[in-house]
Amino acid sequence: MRLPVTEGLEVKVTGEVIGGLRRRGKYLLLELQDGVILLHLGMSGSLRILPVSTPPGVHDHLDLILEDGQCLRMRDPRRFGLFLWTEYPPDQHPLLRSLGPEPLDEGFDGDYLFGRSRGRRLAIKPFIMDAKVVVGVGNIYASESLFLAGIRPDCPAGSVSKQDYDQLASAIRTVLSDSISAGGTSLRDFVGEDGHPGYFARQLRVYGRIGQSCLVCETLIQQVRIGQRSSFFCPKCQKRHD
DNA sequence: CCGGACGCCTGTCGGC
DNA sequence: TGCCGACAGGCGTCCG
Repeated sequence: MRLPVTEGLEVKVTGEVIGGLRRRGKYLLLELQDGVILLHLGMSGSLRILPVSTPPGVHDHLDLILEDGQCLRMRDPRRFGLFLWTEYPPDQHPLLRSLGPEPLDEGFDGDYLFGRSRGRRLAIKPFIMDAKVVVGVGNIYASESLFLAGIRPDCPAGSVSKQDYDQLASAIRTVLSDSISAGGTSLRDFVGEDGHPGYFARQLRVYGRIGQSCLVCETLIQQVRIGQRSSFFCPKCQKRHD
């Protein structure tokens, strides 16, 4: 995992009762009595409840042993995840403190994005992928949202109009809601808590579709690199703002 | 503060 | 068939 698991974690959590489970952005918070376990699944991590006796697989890193003979087991093949103990009040941890709003909550809208983007010359795609601006918009959903909103991924965030930000905020909410309904996006091996893959990959309109025709206008989908990340867009449906 | 680059890590895939 | 480099991704950190 990208940070070492907190030293002495065993001692801290032993005997503690799990009082709550929350999510903030892509972080999960297991609320215990004297502190919080803050964890992140990175891009390939998973959690399962298993009998403690189940032999661990190669990428199983940690078991949180429960009193009923089961355990919460964390697997994280690419070790981009995180598992740490904190006694900060929830939301006050440095990793959480400056996170932007939840996109599906009230208060995330075009006005908000418009306000945050004034004066920014950064391209709009990395802008909406910045967790300080809004959480939850990863590389796939950023491309999809910008397509739905009709905005090119490379235009400067500060040049996009209020009306387009209204469209974009709405598109982000739609894309995330639809993906949640479909069980997420399984490009390779992601499975939900029921063991089934997510089916949103079938609904992707631009991501990964380089050279294929746009579902709206049949123009060929293009791929560009923006901020070291692959970005996909339709050159006809998505407007530039320069 | 801002923006760009980089590193972390491993499985997979395309090219030779 | 085997090897190797490129790539994917979230996000913290570092540097100018």
